Amino acid sequence: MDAFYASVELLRYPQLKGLPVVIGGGRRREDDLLARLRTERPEQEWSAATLDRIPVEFFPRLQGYTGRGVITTATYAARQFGVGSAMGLMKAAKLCPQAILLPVDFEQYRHYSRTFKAIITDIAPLMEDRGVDEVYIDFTAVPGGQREGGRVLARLIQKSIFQATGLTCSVGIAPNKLIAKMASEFNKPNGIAVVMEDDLQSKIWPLPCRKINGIGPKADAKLQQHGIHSIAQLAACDPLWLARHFGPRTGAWLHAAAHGRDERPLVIDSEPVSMSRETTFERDLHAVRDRAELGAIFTRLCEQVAADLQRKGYVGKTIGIKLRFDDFQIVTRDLTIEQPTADARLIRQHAGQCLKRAPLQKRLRLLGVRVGNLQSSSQPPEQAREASLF
DNA sequence: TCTGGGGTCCTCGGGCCC
DNA sequence: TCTGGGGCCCGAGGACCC
Repeated sequence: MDAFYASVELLRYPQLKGLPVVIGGGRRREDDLLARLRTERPEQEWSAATLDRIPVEFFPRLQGYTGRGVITTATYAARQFGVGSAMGLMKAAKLCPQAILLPVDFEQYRHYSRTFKAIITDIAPLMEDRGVDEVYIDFTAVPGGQREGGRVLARLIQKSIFQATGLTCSVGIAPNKLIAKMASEFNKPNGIAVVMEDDLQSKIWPLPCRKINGIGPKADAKLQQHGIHSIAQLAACDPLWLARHFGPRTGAWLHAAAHGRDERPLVIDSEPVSMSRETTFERDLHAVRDRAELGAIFTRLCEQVAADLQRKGYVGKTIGIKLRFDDFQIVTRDLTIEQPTADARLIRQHAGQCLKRAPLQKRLRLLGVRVGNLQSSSQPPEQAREASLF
């Protein structure tokens, strides 16, 4: 398989290119920015088409930010100051007060995400959806896909996406998904990078292990403890030693990944496994003293999950809860029921039973409700099997 | 000092059955 | 009857990803 990895950069204000920008905080709408512009700068017409005319000084700064939000993503200029994804905004405000703070607008992202994926499947139909801003593409059978090692196709995709959305797109091209994803990092943003099998030693091995998709902070720290910092060092490790320290599966995977081996096929249509809703409270709540408030939030979460399931046509058999306490300890409880459901009252009832099994001495910071073991509500697998038997 | 929300997958232990 | 092991499911927790 020849794999493409493409990801779009969601920052779509050309005037902010090269500036430190973080996206994060509460769930405000980007429309709020337009609303403010219309009030404060009424002399001009403001719409999604005129975003590039918003003066840089109009954007809010991170300085003086207070609250619980975290950074969803940050520009490279902002990362120079040490800020990055998942960092608390208050900490980021200390590191880089001059950074521009843009609201997270998931509705906007979903809109751009759909447009970007539609453009790609028009050009290359074999696409794996990897989230809001990422896809893998198998371009082996795309006419002209092999020209200049895939660069011609990559440029066509970038141009089409930019024309339709104004977004830039980074592309990595390689023999498999693992390397294609790493390649896409080489020339961000809006770059194209090709990594062939022969390039492994020169382009991949010098990178730190953390660059491998799947090695997170924990595995990286463990590798570092053993003096393994680069992918080259990981590749040189004895597979048996890796299996002993990381378990047989992870050990074998680490060894294969360091050698650029990845047999995973493209997953074109995948079904969801679970759906959940969770929320972090404005202030930590106590199970007894804030019982009424917690109960209302709990019910709302159940209703939201039920609505999500119904809208997307799923029912689920495993109902679960998630609690995060004030000390950040996470506890989950779940239970599997006989008949799959998408009914808010049933979900509330069974989630309530889970809650009774959880320790509730400490104050709560977050509450979540999850429904897993999903199946399509239109045609449950059990019925389908019966139908085929008779 | 602070650490979101929505997911997936893996591991491990316990219970149950053969 | 006892014991061990394997397979499977479930529940809990953890790592990781975007």
